[in-house]
Amino acid sequence: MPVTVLLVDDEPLVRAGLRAVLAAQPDIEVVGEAADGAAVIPLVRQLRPDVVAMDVRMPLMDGIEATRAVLRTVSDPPKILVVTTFENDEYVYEALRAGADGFLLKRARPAEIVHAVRLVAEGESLLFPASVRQLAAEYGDGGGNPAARAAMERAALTEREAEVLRLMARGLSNAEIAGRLIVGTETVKSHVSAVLAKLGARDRTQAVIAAYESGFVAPG
Amino acid sequence: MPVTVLLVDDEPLVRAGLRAVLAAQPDIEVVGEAADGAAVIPLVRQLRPDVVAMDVRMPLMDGIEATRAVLRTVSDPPKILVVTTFENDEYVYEALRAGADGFLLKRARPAEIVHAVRLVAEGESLLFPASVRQLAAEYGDGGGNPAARAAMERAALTEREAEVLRLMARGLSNAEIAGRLIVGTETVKSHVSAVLAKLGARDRTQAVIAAYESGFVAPG
DNA sequence: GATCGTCTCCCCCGCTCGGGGGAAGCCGGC
DNA sequence: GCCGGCTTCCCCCGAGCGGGGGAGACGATC
Repeated sequence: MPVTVLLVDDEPLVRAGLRAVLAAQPDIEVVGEAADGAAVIPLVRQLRPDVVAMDVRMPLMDGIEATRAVLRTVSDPPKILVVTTFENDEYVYEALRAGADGFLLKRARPAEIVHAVRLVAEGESLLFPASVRQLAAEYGDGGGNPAARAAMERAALTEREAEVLRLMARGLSNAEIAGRLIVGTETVKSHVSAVLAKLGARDRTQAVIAAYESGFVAPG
Repeated sequence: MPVTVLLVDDEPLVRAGLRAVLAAQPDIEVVGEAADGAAVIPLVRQLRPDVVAMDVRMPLMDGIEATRAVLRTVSDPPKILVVTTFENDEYVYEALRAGADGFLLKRARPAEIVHAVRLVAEGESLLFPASVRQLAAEYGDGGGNPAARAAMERAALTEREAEVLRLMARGLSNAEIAGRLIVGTETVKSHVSAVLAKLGARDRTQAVIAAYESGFVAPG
């Protein structure tokens, strides 16, 4: 059973490009296209794709709104892979918070795009920097980890959140962090949740990975 | 209320040195000494120290046996800080598995020793490489992270365990790892538990930290 | 043959974690 | 004044995690 994909982008050229790249894979099938986020909901209901490759910037309804709408109104929703042109697109960050499962740069190589679709289809998040870097590492240079650093900057952690992340990256539990900062564990939980949301991490482990990958904490 | 410490080492000179270093701290009090592991149990019961600084190599009963004995027979047991001369002492690894809370090199600087005692007294583990490195980083050079690398080598992970750790370091959950390796989640749990035990990590986050700190996985 | 280590899977159980809410006080900008 | 961001804390709750056991299968080694 192939992975079914719905393409959502206002530029026909981009849709054609994605279709060409994805349809070349035997295990991936492009089941539909849409030119705007407003058309997504009915198409998702009708086609029930595994993955929606969604542009962030679109005329009527942008990718953020569309992501939110899909996740809110569709039961057993598809995975949302947000597609963007810019590495530092703040809309992407919004989309991640809205519940998107991954993001992908339009200038990514075909192999990267295919890989990203497969990964999110398998239920793994491509949100957090580590996965992005993983892709880059697996498919040749990629040029260091600008994406990781960008994601960390885009996160814009508050002072307290950064402090909490540093302690997380030392292996402390919430209770230990609370003791160290002389606050309640509930407070720490709030900060940890904020950090996870901002970094697009699913759990503290992914957050710590992101911290290492971005250079937020130094390894050696 | 100061942290109370019981010193256990067969060499009087080492005991004297530890006593001198620790007693100089206003918040640390050395409440007793023992020359062998065999004498530890009754002393712990009598003195109820917060921390036991325990040599690994001792004539009658070594630090591993003594650690096991204390943790098994004493209720609300003290923290065990294993003291050793060699970085690659395989006895240390045994002691960690026996339940020790941290290990410390005899050639550590006074400040490191004091810090280690305070940390384990606070309930934080000094088992895993990251904490060791943290100490080294906080108190001047330390020369990279030989301890972390040593700990990783000492761990002697099996091929499967190493594979699991690599996936953990990519942020995968047990279920995801199971899917990736085509095995059951229970199997993954077994491997994860083995990795945690061997690395002296409390949870997967600490294991991933150890992986980064030791160079087991590359950050940038 | 017996033993050991590895890999696989199973049980039960308690706890931490993380999401979902909300709410208060503070400060600074509009 | 009002509003928004940051920090602090609270509730409930489900799920994943990790520890404690055990157990069978396989291959290598003794």
